[in-house]
Amino acid sequence: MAKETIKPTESELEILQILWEKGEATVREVHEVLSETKTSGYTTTLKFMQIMFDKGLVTRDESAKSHTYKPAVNKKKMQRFYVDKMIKRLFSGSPSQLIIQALGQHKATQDDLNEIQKYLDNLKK
Amino acid sequence: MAKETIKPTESELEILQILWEKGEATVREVHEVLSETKTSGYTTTLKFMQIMFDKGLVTRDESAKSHTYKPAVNKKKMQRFYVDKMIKRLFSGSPSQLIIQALGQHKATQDDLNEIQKYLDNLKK
DNA sequence: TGTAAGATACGAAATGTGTCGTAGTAATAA
DNA sequence: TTATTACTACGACACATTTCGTATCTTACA
Repeated sequence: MAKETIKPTESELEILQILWEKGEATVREVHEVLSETKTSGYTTTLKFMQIMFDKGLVTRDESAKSHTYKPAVNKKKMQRFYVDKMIKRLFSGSPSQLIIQALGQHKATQDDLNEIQKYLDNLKK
Repeated sequence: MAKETIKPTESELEILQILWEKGEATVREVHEVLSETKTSGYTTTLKFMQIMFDKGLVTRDESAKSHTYKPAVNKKKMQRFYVDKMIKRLFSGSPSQLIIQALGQHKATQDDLNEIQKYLDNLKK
């Protein structure tokens, strides 16, 4: 039987986000970033990352005193997974609705709009 | 103290989706739909909907023997909430990235593309 | 060398989520 | 009127998630 779809929890996603951003990081570094928005302690962050290691969500280099963690799951793949789920659960299965909602909800820069336009032109033919 | 952001669980969202679709429904009807994709029993669905009632996610009409439930939260509001969260957690805060991802991930119909185009034109000026 | 600072490992409590069994109740049919 | 059926209510279990506290281990340096 093939491996299950790995479904990170909310907190795990938060940490993955940081790791994707930085490429790699120690627990301390991750905790530093989390501290900006959360109040939970250092050992909590540590525990999360240990669990993520057990689950195979991250890899780590144990050669130094403080371990260095890297993401082990593909960001694109996660994006696809959650975008799919969201479309199914909240947009009655219609991708366009999600797109229109996202367009309306945030102000994109001119550059952003142009890039989206380019993409759209491609799909149109 | 203002009211907390109501955050439905995965299963609750599934049920809300059905209620949004139908406008209102009995537990039996909701369970019927869920049965197409899940195997859990009737009382499980019942319990969920009772909890959702307690949480204020739905209202219900108890006048008849089987109660009739209606969604009590706004679909648009939920969409906004989750789209925001997803952009933050998975797209480094960039709405455009989400949009491009969604565009690439699904094949939209010509009509869909036109509608998106219209929206885009609006934003561009 | 031995002590303090800073890491990891791990157990365990508190809370959240999904699942059901069973008891009780109200309408229905024979 | 009694037996069956189709609900609701509710307690409780299993498991997942979040959160710490504490024990233990390194390493740098006074």
